[in-house]
Amino acid sequence: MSKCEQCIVREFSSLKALTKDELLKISDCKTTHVIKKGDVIFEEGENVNGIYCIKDGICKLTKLSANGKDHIVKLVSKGELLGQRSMISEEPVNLSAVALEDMHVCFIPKTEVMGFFDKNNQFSMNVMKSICGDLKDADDHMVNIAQKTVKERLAEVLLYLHDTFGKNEDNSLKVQLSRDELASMIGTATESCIRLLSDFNKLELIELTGKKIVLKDINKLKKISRTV
Amino acid sequence: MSKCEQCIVREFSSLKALTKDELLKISDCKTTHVIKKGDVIFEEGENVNGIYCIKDGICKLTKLSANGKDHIVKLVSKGELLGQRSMISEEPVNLSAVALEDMHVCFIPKTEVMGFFDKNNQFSMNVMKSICGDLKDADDHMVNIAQKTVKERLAEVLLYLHDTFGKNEDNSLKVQLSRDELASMIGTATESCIRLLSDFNKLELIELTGKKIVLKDINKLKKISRTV
DNA sequence: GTTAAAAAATGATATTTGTCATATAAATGT
DNA sequence: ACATTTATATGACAAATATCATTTTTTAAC
Repeated sequence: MSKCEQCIVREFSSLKALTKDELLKISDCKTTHVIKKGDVIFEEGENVNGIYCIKDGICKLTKLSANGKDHIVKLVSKGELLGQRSMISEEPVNLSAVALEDMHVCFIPKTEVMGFFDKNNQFSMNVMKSICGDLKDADDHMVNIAQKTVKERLAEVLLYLHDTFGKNEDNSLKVQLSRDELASMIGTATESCIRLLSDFNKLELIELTGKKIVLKDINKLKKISRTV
Repeated sequence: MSKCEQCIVREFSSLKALTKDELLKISDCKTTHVIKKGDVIFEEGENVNGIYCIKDGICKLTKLSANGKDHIVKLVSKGELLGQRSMISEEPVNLSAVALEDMHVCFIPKTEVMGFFDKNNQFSMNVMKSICGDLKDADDHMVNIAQKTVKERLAEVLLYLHDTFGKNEDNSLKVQLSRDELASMIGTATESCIRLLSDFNKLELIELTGKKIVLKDINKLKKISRTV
């Protein structure tokens, strides 16, 4: 069993506040999981009795909407924790988590984590800050969807993917989403998303090669997205 | 100076976890404010060095979007706290707060509140839970805006206002928003909002008398909103 | 490798929503 | 009480976006 104490990923999450002793306790009770691309980590409505720490890979958090379509609320990657909100609220998870690539995750049972809240104030503060960050992002996101056009949102999402997850050697975006997934991040119909990508391609703002997307004119994309 | 210990409103917020001693400390350092309808409590980007406890009245939390329009993110009323996220994140507030009616609020300085996080775990948990609730609401809201039509969203907001803030003796919604504000809750143009209200009126789902709105057919509104 | 299935792309069209112009009504200040 | 501003309402039209149909391309299965 791998030791949490030696896990670098921990440094990026709220867990960085834990002491050596606390980490040893986690090492003992955590379970490690290999998750294949497309696999479901948990599903909306489930009781997830603990949190997942992402060691490697990226997943999407989705929510089923009234019309039966999934909406991607957030992408989560290495170093981040899943299931914090649900654990604190003592409610089922409100989002589903699905792997976008092969992942390594560790599961830490609720009982263990809740103990840290009492004893380790820095840990509590870290968790609070991370949830506060999510809340701020959600507010921003909400206003974007409400007030920006689909084109603006597409440009913004492309820039977000670029800035957050980086690019491969061939300059293409590291996170490869299907058109359908891209559409469900933006909140639009798949066809509309495809059409706009084609437009961006023709305008030489991006370059499409199969599923690969290369951002060719970041400044113009920024202008379109009105991020600047 | 009014005493926090005797304030009923406290029972509805995270502050209910505070001890008598802690409440006495707050009573000493808090400031009370009367806020007129339309007054700004704080503005996006400001440093609010503490939290506001709403004793009476309702306010809107808005965020300026890229196109210069305000979007109403949330309505907040009696018993709720303002400025928690900002305080915990140690960042300026990301939303503006504007009174929708005359309000009474108390301001508790950050220095005081932060002390409670260390010493009173129940208080910390309450704050966390309340922020987690906000996050869940924000996710729901986001997906609604992304996937529902304006008509569905209008029906939903009307029902929300009805269920959350109740009605007057004449059955009209207690919270009176302008068409403009209603539109900015829904994320649509004012004219579109007005038009749909007229439609609902003609279909006898609601009754419009000046600014007053009476919900006449809640079941049909629920069907339209796809809340059921 | 061939076939079946899924994803992406595109056209045609319908629907929704926004914008601009203008009219009417209500609120406000003097 | 009047004028002035502001909010509400409505029509006409334009733009954005969704939907449906169809084709092409890619991926996966055998």
